[in-house]
Amino acid sequence: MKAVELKKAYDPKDFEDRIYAEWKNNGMFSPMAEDNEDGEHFSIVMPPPNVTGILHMGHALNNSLQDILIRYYRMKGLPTLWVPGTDHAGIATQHIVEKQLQEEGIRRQDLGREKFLERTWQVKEKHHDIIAHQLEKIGTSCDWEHERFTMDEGLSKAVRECFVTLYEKNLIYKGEYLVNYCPHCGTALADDEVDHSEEAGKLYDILYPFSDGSGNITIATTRPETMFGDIAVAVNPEDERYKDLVGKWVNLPLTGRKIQIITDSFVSLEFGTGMVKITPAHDPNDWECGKRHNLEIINILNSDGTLNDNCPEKYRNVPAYDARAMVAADLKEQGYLVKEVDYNHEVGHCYRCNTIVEPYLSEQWFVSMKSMADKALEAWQAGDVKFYPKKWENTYSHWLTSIKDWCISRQLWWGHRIPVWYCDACGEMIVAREDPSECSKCGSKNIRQETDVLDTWFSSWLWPFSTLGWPEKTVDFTRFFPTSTLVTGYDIIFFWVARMIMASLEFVGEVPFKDIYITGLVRDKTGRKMSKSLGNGIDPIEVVNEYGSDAMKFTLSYMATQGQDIMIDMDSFKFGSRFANKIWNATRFLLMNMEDRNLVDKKDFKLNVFDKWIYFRLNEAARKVEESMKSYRFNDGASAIYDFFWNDFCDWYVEASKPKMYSDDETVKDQTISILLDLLAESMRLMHPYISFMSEEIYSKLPNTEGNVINTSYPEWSEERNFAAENDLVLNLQEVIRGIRALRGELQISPEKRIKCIIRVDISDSKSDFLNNQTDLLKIFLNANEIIIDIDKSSDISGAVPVAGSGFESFVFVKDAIDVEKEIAKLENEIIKSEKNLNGTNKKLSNEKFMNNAKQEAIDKELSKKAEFEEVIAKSNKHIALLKTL
RNA sequence: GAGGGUGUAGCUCAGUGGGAGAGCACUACGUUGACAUCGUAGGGGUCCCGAGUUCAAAUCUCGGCAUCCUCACCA
Repeated sequence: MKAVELKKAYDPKDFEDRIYAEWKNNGMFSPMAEDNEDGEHFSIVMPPPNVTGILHMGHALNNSLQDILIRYYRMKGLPTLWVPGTDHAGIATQHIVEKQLQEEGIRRQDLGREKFLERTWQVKEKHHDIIAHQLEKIGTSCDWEHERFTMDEGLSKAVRECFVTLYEKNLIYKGEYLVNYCPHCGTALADDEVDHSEEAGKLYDILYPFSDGSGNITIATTRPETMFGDIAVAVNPEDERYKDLVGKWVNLPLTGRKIQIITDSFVSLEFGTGMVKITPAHDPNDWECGKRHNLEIINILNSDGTLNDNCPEKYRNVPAYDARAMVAADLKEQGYLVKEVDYNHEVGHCYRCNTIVEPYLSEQWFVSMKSMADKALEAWQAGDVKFYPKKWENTYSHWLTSIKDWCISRQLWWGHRIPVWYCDACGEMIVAREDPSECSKCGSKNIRQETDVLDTWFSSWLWPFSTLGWPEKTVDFTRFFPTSTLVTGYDIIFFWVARMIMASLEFVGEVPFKDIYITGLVRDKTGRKMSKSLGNGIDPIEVVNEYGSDAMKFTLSYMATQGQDIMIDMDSFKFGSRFANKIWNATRFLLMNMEDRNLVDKKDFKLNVFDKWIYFRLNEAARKVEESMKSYRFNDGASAIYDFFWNDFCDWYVEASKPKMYSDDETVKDQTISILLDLLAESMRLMHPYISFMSEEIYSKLPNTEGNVINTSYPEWSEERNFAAENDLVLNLQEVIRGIRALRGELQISPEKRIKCIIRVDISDSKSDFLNNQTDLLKIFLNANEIIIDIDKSSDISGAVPVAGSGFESFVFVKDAIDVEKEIAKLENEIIKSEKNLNGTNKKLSNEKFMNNAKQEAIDKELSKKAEFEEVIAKSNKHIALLKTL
């Protein structure tokens, strides 16, 4: 073989893009063919990012984890499908386009709906390319052939099927309700699209004079401007203070309109004055109260959040917030404002633009959720869906238990237009799967479509099956639905996860995925959420540019412990990068030593103890990765790979192989490099899900591999490699070496100083035989010039410094550099520690209850501990005596 | 107001009913034929506090304290 030269330093830029293109262009992300369409499969639908958004670390995290799962199961040989895609993000995308228009000095209304949508599609295409490119940069091995967009033809058909079906089932209705309305976005929002946060405001006490001139009452409010919509004043029926006032009329200041005092039990006796102004059109509680008492409703807002013609002229067209100050000032001037105190209260904000949300009375479309929520709860109770970690099931069940109807109409243009038509001739409302050309009742052509569009989530809740072709019974749908696992963040458990389960049960009759892995949140080093407004985010693309996609994925997965948020900064990714560099260099070392070697056939490998040990460790690592995939403990898999490759393979096995690599015996050299390359190739397979690009790059350079690592088989635990006995032998050897190394370190013996060691073993057994055969290796690891394995304890140890171990003692000859006092103190310390331990152990062993109740295993363990502690104490005492003779 | 998470080394965090762990940082030594993005060794912890269960608790239970989050909100 010829040596292969690798660049001295790992540089992911050299190969990541190239390899991604190779994979993609060769269809390696597509599901493999199979005969049996109903066979076992593994599929994931990617949570669709906002098409006009930019990937943030949260996306990088959840796509990294999905990628690990997909690559693992792909290598396991399952037909594997990862569906990528984006959603149309109604509000956000419309914003972007409107902002562009604004810069050009036009409004969308000037353009008209059709032209506006054309333009929005162009914007969508441009942004789509950005986000798709970002997904490629971070290495996602999703099947681009299956990419979907929520407004694709097929998905739009699914949305319409869903809407019409729910309407037919009487689960969709239209009505005038008080909804959350964002004046900035100009649209209604669902309840969960409103974020509540504390806002500094004022609590105003205002006098409302009795109409008969007999005095005043005082009401308290935080929003005085809404008084133009007041229709009553309510007190608690139990409130003795106001019993006599019920039924009396008061005049509204500033307008003089008369309203009556009524009773309603929702009024708190303690808060404020115990008197509440009732404004049904502008407060949810008042709305409910108004319904109970059949009160008139006065809407005082325009759709842009300014006061309307129901208000006195001077306030008209003034934004509500500004009107508040005006009203307060006017009330004060006219003597109606008796008190004004600072008051912090929770105010709803639009989750897209953070504008204060107004309760706003309007005609909207709703989905009746109760029946679907019940089914979704039942499915969870039956164990059809499982959350990892389990704690999120509380969030899920709590939300479903207290669910409210879902407002799905949005006053936007970008989105799925509601498939409802109104006939201007006869007033008929037509809800149809196909666009009608005439009224189904009177035949008039004079029909017009509903102008509102649907909430974006109304399309994404169909994502797991609409992307696979539903409502058509496609091959993809039959093969890959239900999907296997959903990986997402906890912030969208209600928005999306619960709704997908509901939709799937409703339309397909089964859950859309079995396992739901909820990732932690990516935070900065101080624990704050990464957000645009704080400016503390890290751009995943910058991470990739600086450290590479492999380093990013490995770092994130190593930190992805279940239920924990991940705190990182840019430097955190050095961790993965260092590991990648280590792998790179180990490979580089092996490849440069291939020169003139002949590859030995694997079945002719003659394995020694060390070889068996490393195969055992590899075997265990494969088992750990398998367990971690099954339990979604990604960090366990990452640690297993890290520990195996660095601590076992590089630090011990490669080091132990060096003497053989430089041997004079060509056969030994061939055999040694062959096994090393075999281990290296298998390591690449082992780590491919976590370290994808480099493992592919290295795999392709190895002389003992064919094809790509991405679609080769994954290492599996096998009984044949379960060399537990050999593992024990090597662990023992490591202990011997570590003991002597520690002594070297403590005695400050310079690394180049070669030493003589005598190693006494207590009994003659396989361990001593093994040690006896490893003197060359011990010399290397210890930089010793003489190693004596002293089985019959006949060697002269005078003048040597002793090291105690379990089952052995080592004696190191270093006359020059010993601080006897220090050594003795160290041993005395050791004795104290061991005596303390021995004490504890003896206490347990002499405790009848322990002996009677403890598992035999625990008792045996205590017994062996006792022996070990006694041995250490005895040896240490002996060694102290020995040191004193020096 | 309701619910939940977290509290282990200086930092970021694993872990576990039975002898306290990793990475980073730190200290010492080292450029020995891949890797200084490295190697070898070392220091460093009442496992938040208190009680209970148990033969045994850092681990399980309860109660505090601290911190973070989610949901619901009273004008």
